[in-house]
Amino acid sequence: MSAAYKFTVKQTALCADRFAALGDSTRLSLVTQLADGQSRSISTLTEGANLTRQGVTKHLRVLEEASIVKKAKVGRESLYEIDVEAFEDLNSYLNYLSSRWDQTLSRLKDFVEE
Amino acid sequence: MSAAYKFTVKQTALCADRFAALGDSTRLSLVTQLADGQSRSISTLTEGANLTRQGVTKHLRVLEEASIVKKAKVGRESLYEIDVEAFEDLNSYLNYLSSRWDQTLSRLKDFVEE
DNA sequence: CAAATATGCAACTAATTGGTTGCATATAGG
DNA sequence: CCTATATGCAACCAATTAGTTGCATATTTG
Repeated sequence: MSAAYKFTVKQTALCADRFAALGDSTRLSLVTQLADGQSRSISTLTEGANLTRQGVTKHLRVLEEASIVKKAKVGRESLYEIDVEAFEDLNSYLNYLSSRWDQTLSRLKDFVEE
Repeated sequence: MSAAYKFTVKQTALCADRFAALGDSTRLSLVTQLADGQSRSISTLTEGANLTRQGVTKHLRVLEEASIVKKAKVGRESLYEIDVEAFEDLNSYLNYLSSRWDQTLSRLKDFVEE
């Protein structure tokens, strides 16, 4: 079953930032590319997208600030890769939300069955 | 285990819209309120928030267009409640992403162990 | 070292977003 | 019917965002 503890205001805000970071189709496809676990340079990630390198760079920074990806400078390249923890957080937030109405629904069901 | 099929571009865009809808702390707290499964009027939802009724109305519309909540007009009230399906979709998208690097990690692990 | 590659920084623009206010409309209740 | 309540519609504004271009810097590589 899913986590049933209450989320703090701060945690909620952090989750909102992460949702917002994923809430752009360019960024979501960047994340989807990186989701194979490998790291890629900005140039490589730019090839797949239909916008300039600077545009990709900006999106990557948004993802980095939301701790969804992390950057490692290697030589002249900036390699980006997924930060796994973020997804676990988002998952548990969604589970938290769904667990709440699941409880309500089962209470309603119990009530009807009495 | 989680879904391993590939998401289409259209599904990805829909998920991005939903993530974006959750990516605002005002909206996320509206959703969190509604997550107890009960429906609430705009006025009721406005009480908890620190912005005008019109502001809340706008946020609710964003959530409605992302199919995260649904509206039912009852008398003079507009009652909003959670649309459960959206969360299942988001969950499966996150699981899809995490399953991809899990596969990579286990491949790496196998490689190291050889 | 010189040329090519990879990136960073800054300024600028257009579009979107979050929020407001004012006014109109619809329903409930005495 | 009249008043209070609940909402809708529209215009407007400030801030943010997505994107660009131009130029500077750092790192390979021949």
